[in-house]
Amino acid sequence: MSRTADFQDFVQPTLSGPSAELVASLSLAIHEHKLLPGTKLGEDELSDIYKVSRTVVRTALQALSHLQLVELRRNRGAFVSQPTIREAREVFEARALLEPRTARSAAERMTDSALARLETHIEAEHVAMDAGETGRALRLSGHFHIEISYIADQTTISGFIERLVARSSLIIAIYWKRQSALCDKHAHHALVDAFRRRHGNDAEELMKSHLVDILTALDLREVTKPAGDLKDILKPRDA
Amino acid sequence: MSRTADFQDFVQPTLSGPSAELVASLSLAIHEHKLLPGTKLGEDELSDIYKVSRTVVRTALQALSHLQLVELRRNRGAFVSQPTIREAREVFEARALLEPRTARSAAERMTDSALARLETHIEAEHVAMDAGETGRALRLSGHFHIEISYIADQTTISGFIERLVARSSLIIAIYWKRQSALCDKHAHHALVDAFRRRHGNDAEELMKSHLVDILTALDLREVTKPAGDLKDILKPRDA
DNA sequence: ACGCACAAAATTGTATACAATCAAGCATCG
DNA sequence: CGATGCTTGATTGTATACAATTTTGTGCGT
Repeated sequence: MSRTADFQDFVQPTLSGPSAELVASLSLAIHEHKLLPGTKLGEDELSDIYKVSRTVVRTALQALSHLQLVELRRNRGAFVSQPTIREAREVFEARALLEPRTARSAAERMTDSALARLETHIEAEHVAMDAGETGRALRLSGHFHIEISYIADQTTISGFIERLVARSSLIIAIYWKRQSALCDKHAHHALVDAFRRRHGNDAEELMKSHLVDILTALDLREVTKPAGDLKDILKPRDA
Repeated sequence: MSRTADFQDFVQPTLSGPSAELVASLSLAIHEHKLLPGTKLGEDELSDIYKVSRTVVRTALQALSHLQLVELRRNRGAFVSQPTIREAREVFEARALLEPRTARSAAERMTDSALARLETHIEAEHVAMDAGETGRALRLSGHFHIEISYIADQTTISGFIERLVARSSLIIAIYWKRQSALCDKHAHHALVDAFRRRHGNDAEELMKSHLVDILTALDLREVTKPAGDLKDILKPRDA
């Protein structure tokens, strides 16, 4: 499989060394919905698994908390974040603000090699989907948006989009409607098509509606899904 | 002076405890241009100053690095970030994308109390300016934008704007044109006026041009200002 | 005098020990 | 029998000790 760049290649390299690996590994697991929102990430536990000291575990957890993938509760530990319905809406409002313009910009700056990369990426997405690896497919699907932002060549905005895509993954894990059609594969194809034609307007509009599609495939009305610690949810929440 | 909320009240509370104080204190110093870009932040040094262990210093520095206020170089230490010219442009492109819309949204949701808060804020800005506390004035000036985003009530976008404003402070420290007029005080006043009239369009347009004004007050052509390593400059003295 | 190599000091990275805090279980009391 | 309070265990927060790396200083050789 032609490796189309994995997640850890893109996370802002604020860290290096062992903790970076941990961040990458945990990010991957979260993005592929192996670690579900609410899951507790105990320090000793991770320390044992990865054979590193708690120091580097803590460093990694702090990094993940700054990426908002993990929530740190003082004296209580680290948990995979559980975005609220409100946060979910906000994330997609932010994406609606950033990504269509970014897609336009990408279309205008599109190169042949970048185009090829996007096509390879979609291909990998389909392969994963057909192989039943929905987690991997989902991660690649999100990463497609990030790839686009890289082509737009705005590092700062890319960083924001990375965070939003990451958070979207958590949101999808919690609020995705079962009955909703799986990630419409044609949406990304249509985008690539607009890119191929270097048509900024189309790309912008397609991205806009694509985001709306994702949003409407979410069920943002009820709380439901405890996922991990229902205990915390049933108890009166500490301020 | 009626306290109009200080910086540390808004930093995303991913941390608590002693390290949070350190983050707040260092953020403040950076925002007020007391710590200039390039300054080295030694761990032992901070450890001595704040009378805490290196552990909490490191936690704080990591937090600051995730906010992009500080740059961590492995085995080398922590330095106040020095955004490049390219990064400077990107930051203001991102702001141009986010803030005008946010200002519109704020205008539409404006309440009397929020309006009063903004006016108080501007007043504090003027007081600081008149007292010659340019650092403090600058920080308040940046924080004005953040306050607006809070009124728009989009936490996620507010978080982005916080980061952008913080980075802007570093950019201004490096690239501000001396001869350029000091932060035009009327710009913020005009914005508040649009808010008072609940005029979304005006607010959006005013914000857009305000950002352009700031950008054009920067000198993004030359490298110059090393700020930290005067050693390199003093060395070639002997002839 | 200049440059390279080696050695010493300073600084950061990691591991571990200890303190503080929280959660749960047990015992006692109402 | 149920509830409250304490005690115990587990987990996180902080401090410190040690290892690795970089930087600085010195000395030798050319």
